[in-house]
Amino acid sequence: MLISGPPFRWHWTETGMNIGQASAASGVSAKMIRYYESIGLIPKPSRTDAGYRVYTETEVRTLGFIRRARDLGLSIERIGLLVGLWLDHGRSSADVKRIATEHVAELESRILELIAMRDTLQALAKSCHGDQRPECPILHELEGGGARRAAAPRRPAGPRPAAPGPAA
Amino acid sequence: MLISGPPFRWHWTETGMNIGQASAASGVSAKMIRYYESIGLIPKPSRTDAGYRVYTETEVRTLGFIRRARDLGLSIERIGLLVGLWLDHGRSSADVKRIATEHVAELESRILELIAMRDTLQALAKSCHGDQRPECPILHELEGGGARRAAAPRRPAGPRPAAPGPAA
DNA sequence: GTGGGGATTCCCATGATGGGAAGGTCAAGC
DNA sequence: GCTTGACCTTCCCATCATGGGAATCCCCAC
Repeated sequence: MLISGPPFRWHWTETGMNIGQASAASGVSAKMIRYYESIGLIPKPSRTDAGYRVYTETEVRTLGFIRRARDLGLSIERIGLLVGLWLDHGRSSADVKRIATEHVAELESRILELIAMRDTLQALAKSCHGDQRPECPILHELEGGGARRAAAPRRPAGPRPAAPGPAA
Repeated sequence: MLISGPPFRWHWTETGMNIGQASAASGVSAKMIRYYESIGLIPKPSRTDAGYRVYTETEVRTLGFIRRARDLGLSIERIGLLVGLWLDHGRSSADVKRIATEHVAELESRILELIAMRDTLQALAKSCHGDQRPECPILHELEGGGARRAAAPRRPAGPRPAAPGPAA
């Protein structure tokens, strides 16, 4: 790859970047840019004669907006709503705030679930000798030995946490 | 094939439940039981002449073990290891503890990520008027206006939180 | 004109789960 | 006996956001 970079071709006015440059500039992978286009989150960009996608500064800004929203763990669906409001100068900040608040609530419940799990497991691990002997309160609990604790009521498809990213 | 043996080999010991009963008894959906079997997490149960799966009390106990582990957010992979240790009476509790501790660490980092997201978004929402006016610090931040905050380095496929469950 | 990097599309995989179709089985009621 | 409905079977599809990779084409610097 390497951005040996066009020495000067783009004087920042109507840049006209290809997908690789738009990706580097926005922090959204080319794969994801195409995906966002396919699901209608972003409009179809113009193309060169050869079929290469061409992105304007404006479109790259939108991609940056989307990336930051993803970094806050917002779902694609909500991001779509936010982008719509962002572009709508007649919007009400109340609508934006409501979306954010809903997400905060979901993050909160997700956090509580995870904390409950962590606390339960941490307590069990703490009481486990962790030596060569086979006796282990962790296994005993999983066997059904302990009282039911952690683990919320099985969350409904949960509030996507964020972007999975590289490793998989 | 059914127990070719004497007319009543199973008097109540060796219950012999079908998948629906095993599901009800263990709290694991029939769909998941079949899935666990397909990926080798549990062994293939015996079948009736008609092809119905037949589960013994022992197998149902294993399913319960798996469900509780899932409730603690453990991945199928780790659960497989735990089941193996559980059945291995020569195990070292250290191995069990290590698995639990690794999971606690993953839960912890996940929690920190979510908290960072929540805090950022909560602060932004708080500073948003939430009225009819269009000005909104949330959108301003997403536009790239604010300093980079929350959102960890894009988690690597994260430590599955728990079981999605019913609603979806 | 050639080579290498980048673009294109298309398909597949992930993790853990559910939904549903098409067809076979069992048990209870008439 | 026969019907009915609940249950089982397998198989495929969808989720959510993302990456991997193949096959093919394009662009630009040499």
